[in-house]
Amino acid sequence: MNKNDSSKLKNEQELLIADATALVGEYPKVPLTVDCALFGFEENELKVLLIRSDLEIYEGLWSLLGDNIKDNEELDDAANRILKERTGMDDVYLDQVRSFSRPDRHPGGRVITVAYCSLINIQHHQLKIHDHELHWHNVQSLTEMAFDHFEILTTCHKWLQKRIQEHPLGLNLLPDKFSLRELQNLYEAILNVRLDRRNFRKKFASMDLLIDVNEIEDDVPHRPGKLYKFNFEKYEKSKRKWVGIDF
Amino acid sequence: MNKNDSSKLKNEQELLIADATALVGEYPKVPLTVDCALFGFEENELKVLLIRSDLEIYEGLWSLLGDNIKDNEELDDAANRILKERTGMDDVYLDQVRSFSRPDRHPGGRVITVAYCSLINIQHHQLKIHDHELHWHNVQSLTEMAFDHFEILTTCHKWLQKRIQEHPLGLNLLPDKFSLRELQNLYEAILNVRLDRRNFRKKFASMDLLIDVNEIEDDVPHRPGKLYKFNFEKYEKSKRKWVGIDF
DNA sequence: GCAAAAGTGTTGTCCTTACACCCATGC
DNA sequence: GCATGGGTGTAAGGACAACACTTTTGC
Repeated sequence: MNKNDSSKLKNEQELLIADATALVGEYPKVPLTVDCALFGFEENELKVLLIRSDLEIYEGLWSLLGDNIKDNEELDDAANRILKERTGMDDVYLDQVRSFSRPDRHPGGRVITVAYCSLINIQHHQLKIHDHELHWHNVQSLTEMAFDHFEILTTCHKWLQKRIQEHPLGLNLLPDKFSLRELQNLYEAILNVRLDRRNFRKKFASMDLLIDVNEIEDDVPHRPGKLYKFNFEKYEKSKRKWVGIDF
Repeated sequence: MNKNDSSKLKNEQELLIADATALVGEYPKVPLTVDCALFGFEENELKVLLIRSDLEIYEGLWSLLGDNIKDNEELDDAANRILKERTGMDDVYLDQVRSFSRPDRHPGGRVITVAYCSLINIQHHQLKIHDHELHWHNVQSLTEMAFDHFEILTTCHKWLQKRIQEHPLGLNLLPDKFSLRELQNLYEAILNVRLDRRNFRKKFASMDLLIDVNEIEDDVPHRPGKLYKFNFEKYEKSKRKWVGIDF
């Protein structure tokens, strides 16, 4: 290919991109935000990180943490940014749940939001900004929130309930070392059920994904439990590939 | 409350909405589209409805069906509209999968898209517009597509594989009356596995969700199979509420 | 009568569930 | 020594995987 051919091709490519750019320029645009349900676990309760709504119309109501998405920012990056700004943490588990688009979901006009869910170890970080009464709120005790945030939170909670039965996500909410009791409390809090202690322990024992760190609990007013950490490596290697029908 | 109080309250409310509207007016806006992976089942193969990309830069490549979202249109409604425009069907199964936001996913600049997945009975409708070579394409034989549509399709396919193991979605792809062989072919096509015939039939028999319609296949060059329809009512009543840990 | 697919049962293994008692520690 | 939760085993039932032969139909 000679130089002329090559620059001709380059020109054609540029023209095609210009066409595409013109096309996109005509697309209608909408305000897009990201809202994060940041879950934590403390005092045997499932918590979510909330602020007071900054809209006067929702005075007194709680709101998830959210923000506009910035120019050329991926949705995942926006969610991570929000999380980092509020908790100082990155590299935590974060996943997109779904979008919410009811035209009247924001009193100021149409705003579409993409909900994210994240699992955070409350002990591992300090809340960065104490504005807007940022705090960990008990999930069970919420009934009303600003915008459609209660619906979003409910969706995220259900999503989490399903996920922790399929993946060991719960470990993101616990300290590095934890007792089987803590692990079971976590599952019971998220799933809102009571589980049989022996069967729960047997189940985890049979998976062989917990490593006994040869330490025991401290400062408990009863027989201390053994501490374990999770064998992430082994889990990664042995993720179950399930084929079956179950409904 | 007298009339003054009432109109005062109304004014205050309007002021708060005006505040919120002003706030939203400052939000950055992005072009937002919906892309649909419309799945069908024909000749024992999983198919997806595609068109040739209308962007010259992707000349020759296939594209999912998509469109801009309109003013005050919900995402679900946009997806249903696209489906209706192309297939003439509504009231079909449709679900949001997730959003795709890579800044370079559209050559014309930033466009965020929300992917939807739908399951369509190919026999029950006529394709509406034969522009852009609209056609049912074998899913397995695709490797490259316009935009990030191959990634979107792959995500939707995986999503479908998971869903049909948890819900009887596959029935949306089959005729009202179907044989167990057809049902098994469908599962094998979607999951891309071979299943044991006896165990498959036993599994469905034990669920007791199929109604024997006392008819048999027609026009087959071998012993005809019995036809069944699905007991949606019973399924709705008895959806399994699963609590367990499986990873 | 042959080709092609329908239809059907058993067995072993594994997983799940239900259930009760002793043990270690702090106070 | 008592209160509190830690730790453990077993038996029954149910689900799943592997496996082969007979039946019905069209041609």
